[in-house]
Amino acid sequence: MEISTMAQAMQLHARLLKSGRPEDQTHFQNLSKLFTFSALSPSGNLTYARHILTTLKTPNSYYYNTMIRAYSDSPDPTRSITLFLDMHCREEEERVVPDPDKFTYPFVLKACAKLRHTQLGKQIHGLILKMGFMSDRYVNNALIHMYSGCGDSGHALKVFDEMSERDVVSWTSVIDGFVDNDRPIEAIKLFDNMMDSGVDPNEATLVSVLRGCADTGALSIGEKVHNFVKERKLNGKANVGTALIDMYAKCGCIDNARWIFNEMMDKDVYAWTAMISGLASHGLLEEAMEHFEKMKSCSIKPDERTMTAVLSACRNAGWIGKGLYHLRSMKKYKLRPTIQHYGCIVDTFVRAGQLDEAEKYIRKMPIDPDVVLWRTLLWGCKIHGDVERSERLVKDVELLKMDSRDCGSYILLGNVYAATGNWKEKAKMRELMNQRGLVKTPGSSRIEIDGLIHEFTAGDSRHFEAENIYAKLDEMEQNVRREGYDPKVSEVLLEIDNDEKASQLLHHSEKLALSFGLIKTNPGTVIRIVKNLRSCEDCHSFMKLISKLYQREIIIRDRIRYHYFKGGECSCGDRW
DNA sequence: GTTAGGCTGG
Repeated sequence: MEISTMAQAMQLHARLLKSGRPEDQTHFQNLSKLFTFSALSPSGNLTYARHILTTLKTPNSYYYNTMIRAYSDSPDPTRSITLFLDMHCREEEERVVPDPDKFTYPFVLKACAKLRHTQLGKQIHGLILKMGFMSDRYVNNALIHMYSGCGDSGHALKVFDEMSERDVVSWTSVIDGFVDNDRPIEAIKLFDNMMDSGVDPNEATLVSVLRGCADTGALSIGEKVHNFVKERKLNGKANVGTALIDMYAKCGCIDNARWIFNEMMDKDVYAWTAMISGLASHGLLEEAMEHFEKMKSCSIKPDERTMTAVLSACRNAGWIGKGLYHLRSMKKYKLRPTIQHYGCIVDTFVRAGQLDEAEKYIRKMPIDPDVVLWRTLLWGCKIHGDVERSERLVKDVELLKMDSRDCGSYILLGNVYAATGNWKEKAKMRELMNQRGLVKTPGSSRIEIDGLIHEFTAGDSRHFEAENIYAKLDEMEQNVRREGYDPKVSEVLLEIDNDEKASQLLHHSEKLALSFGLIKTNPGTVIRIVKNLRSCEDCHSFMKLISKLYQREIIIRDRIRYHYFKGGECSCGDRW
């Protein structure tokens, strides 16, 4: 009997129970079939599968493994771990519980990865060693995934290094882990090694390395991967297409992103979202919204990420009304707004200088605001010089206690004081940070030249050309001060990851090192601003600097995010 | 019978 619905499965189960012939071979086959359907099919029912499992007198490991697998893929993977512990400790009496085998471990490790349960993952690793499963490729790959998922790429790499035979999944898992753990350069390096060692990448590998390129702004490597994709005729794959759209958009090539998108046959919500958010980040806000409408007219339902992209387009355009409208519309799609969505709205208020509204909005939000959200408002205080509000916020909300490990709020509050010339208070903040032993994480930036990625950290002088770079930067700074520009530097790939980095970039001498990196002539100018250039003030100085350097105002205007310009007037009302 | 894999972020 074929099973395609849960109702059929339950009917069959009832018949089997009635027939009373459990010794029959077909009985076993049918039972296993309906169990597998209940546990693994998308229309299955986990509770029912669990029920079947409990009724079995002598369940074999297949049943347990399948159940653990189903739980590890479910929204609540803890159940997978509980069941594994049952197996491991044989807690159920009166029943023979099978021992875990080589199939069990990959599933339970996946659950650990999902839960980011490093401790348990390590213990299970120990068990695997003890039980002698370390020679199994699947188990090893699952260990790599577990460590990567728990944010421990170091251990993932260790497992990988010690494997006797690695396959494409091993390579991909470790590469993907590096990307997820914010180490995209190592991911790209590993991809190179992989190609050198003759392992053939598949679409999963290409997707991972493209994500790494997107994070680094490594355009020429991304292009190479794109060529490889074409060679292998993998263009048609939805996931590869989406990764390409995203990579091109994040590397500043919105035209290429558009092209890939238009060529895609079946555009799903992922592809649309990648396109919409790419357009939004390139300041093509009307076009982003048109795409959103088009997507809906193709009967594709937006997901949370789509809505984030839409709301950030509204924010970048300064459309408060539209933003609120789209936030409310989420209900229609059965989506519950998350803190990011509310954050976009708050940021829209902040950018428009409506700090009261922003604060009111935060206080009446249906979910608890977090540090980052409060900081958005605090940042607004800095731009608009609202010291009174910022001090009150820090006291009321206990901002400094909210993120004990992170020093972002201290720095921001320090900046608020600095912006109003209150150097005494700023120094106090610095002192407070020192007292509490908080270390400022330096901003960093990456630049890709001829396929080679250089990473710069503020104040760092370890680069092999550091001396030349700093000398050149000084020279450039002098030039800029004299309102000149340096035609020798023709390629800039700039990445500003967060507020702190943005302000660092503009307020310290290292700022130029971060933004201009190597001094090398290269055809074509690519200016990429990945994330926040938050305050108008920052924008202004940055714009001026870059325009003078490159005399390429148009590029800048196209790329800039978070500010909207009308006739030379910025959203905050400043002229520049 | 297993393992990796696309879009979001204040």
